[in-house]
Amino acid sequence: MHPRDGRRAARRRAFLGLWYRFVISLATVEIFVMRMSQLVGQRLKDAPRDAQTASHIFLIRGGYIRPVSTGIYSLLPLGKRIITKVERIIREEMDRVDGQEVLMPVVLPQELWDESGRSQTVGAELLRFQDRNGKPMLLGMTHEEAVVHLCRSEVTSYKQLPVMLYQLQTKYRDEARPRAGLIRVREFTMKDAYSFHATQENLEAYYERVHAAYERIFRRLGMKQCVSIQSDTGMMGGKVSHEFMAVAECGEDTLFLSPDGRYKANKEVATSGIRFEKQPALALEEVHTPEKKSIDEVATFLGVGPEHTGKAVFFLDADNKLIFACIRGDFEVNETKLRNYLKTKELRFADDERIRAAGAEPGYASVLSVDATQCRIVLDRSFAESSNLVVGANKADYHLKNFNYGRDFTGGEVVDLAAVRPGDPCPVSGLPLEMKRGIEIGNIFQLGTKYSTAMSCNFLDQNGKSQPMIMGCYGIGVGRSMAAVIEQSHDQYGPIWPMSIAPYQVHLVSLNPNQPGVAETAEALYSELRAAGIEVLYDDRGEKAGSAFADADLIGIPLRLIVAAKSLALGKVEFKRRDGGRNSDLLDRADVVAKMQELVAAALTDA
RNA sequence: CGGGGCGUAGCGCAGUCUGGUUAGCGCGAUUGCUUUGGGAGCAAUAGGUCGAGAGUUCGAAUCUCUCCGCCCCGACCA
Repeated sequence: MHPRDGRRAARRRAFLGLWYRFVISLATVEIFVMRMSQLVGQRLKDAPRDAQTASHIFLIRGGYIRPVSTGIYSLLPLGKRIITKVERIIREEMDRVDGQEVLMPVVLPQELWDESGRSQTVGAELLRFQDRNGKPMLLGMTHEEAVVHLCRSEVTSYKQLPVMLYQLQTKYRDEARPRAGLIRVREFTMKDAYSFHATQENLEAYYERVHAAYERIFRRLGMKQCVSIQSDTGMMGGKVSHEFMAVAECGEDTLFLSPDGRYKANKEVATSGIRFEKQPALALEEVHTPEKKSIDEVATFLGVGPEHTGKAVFFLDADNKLIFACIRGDFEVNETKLRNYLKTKELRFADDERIRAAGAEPGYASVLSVDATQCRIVLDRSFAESSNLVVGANKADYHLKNFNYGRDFTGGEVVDLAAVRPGDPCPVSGLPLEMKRGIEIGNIFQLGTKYSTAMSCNFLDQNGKSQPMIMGCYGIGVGRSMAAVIEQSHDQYGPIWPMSIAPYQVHLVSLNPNQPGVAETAEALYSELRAAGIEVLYDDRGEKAGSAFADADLIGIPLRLIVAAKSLALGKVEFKRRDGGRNSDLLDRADVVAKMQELVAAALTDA
């Protein structure tokens, strides 16, 4: 090689090194290095008996978190490092959509929640207490009131709008049933963001920007399958909302997805595109059906499919009013849809006395001859648009054949009440809907003026007129996101962290460090990697290979270097990827640092 | 809030039914020696108010009562 080429190559290597170091520094947290002999947080061979899901098991076994009380956890150093990286990504993306970070208190005076009315509407999930003077206080489970309190005095003119404030802050919800480690907890860190707008159009445009920011966040976190779906707005109020769901078996929500991705909805609001066809109506006929109460019993007894029957379901709403819901026998009533339609907070099954009081016979109930003044009748489309159904006769042991809505009964309200079933046609694509489970890791709401009106959060418009600000709110569960990544990215040995949030970038193992050259080489690599800006976890303990590898698998760092006498004799260092099974390569000792820089930078370029 | 289950060392468990020395075992921890490529061997050591309280009894981890905590299913849930 000509000396000039050698100098060029050297300059090129120097430039690349600087470049890698720059890229790596973009995603590097303050603490670069750690010796495993000093690391706090034991790895456990056995998971606690109560841990059942992958994320719960590995977060405990790997020494990332420790339980303190039901649904309340401490983060150990490894867990904290991951969380810090997750938060960093979230901050960057919030800043990119013009968010301004703030920090509001965890402890809030109840009077603020009295203003919004939520101290009345939210139940036991809100933890309330008194301070030493007996003043009612509460622990924030979300911060609409606090942010409105802030914004209504700081922002007063249309010239200041729109504005988005966000925070990463502890939330407390006195959950009835925490479960699955960090998936459902009482105390947790949430990124919550609130935007304020002068017009609905402005909110809607901004909402789309946040939606895109969320997609970037979850992609950068290494979430493999995360979908945004239409959702029920629940107690938050507002009209449009989306939930971001990490698809995972252990998820608490049920999702219906079109295979082509054009339709995604929570089971609570999902609709199907199923069509019903009217047949020529046959004559109504009473049949004796002794002791046949359930749909299955009646259908079997009469030799018809459940889709030729009508089902009657009775509920009592929050005002104790009787609701008579009718649906075709092969469907189930989706209580969330019914509750939303009725605009009631609560639905429970009605008892037989109430049903009889309305003139219906439990097990043989029908809309025919029922006392419509005693109940509200709601009919699913499947019931109203099908023909010749078997329905109850409102007397024990009798049913009616050939019921036809429109001919035999015309009252009631026809709406969509049906719970979607897997395989039902998609309302958009017509393809069979797939049912999946999902973990809700984020949500976004177009809130409107619910809080700004209630709490007088107004601005002066161009005409000097006072208007309530139009709000959006946007949440992400930080710890839950970390857990969801494990659910989607692990093997039988432990988590497989994406580079973007891995606790360290390179796991350096010194195997049999008492053999000649091993400890020296490992120590040298340790400081060289640090100098190259790489986050290294250095296993300097001299454990047996089996223990060292098992721990490394539980810690899940993407890149692993193994310094051992065998390979060192060849001038090599062994290199293994966490996601590469047990395969490994040998690198020339001299190339190791550059190679690690290159791989870390490549993994972070997209993140 | 309803149903079920469990509380014995940091983790996993035995012992409880049928009360009886000093409450055991594995992992983990400490020390020494031997080992060293997928959770090693030998030896020694430390670590427990048997969830708490009351009761029965000569004697309680074990029986009785009360309470507490934890887990699972359901209800509930931005």
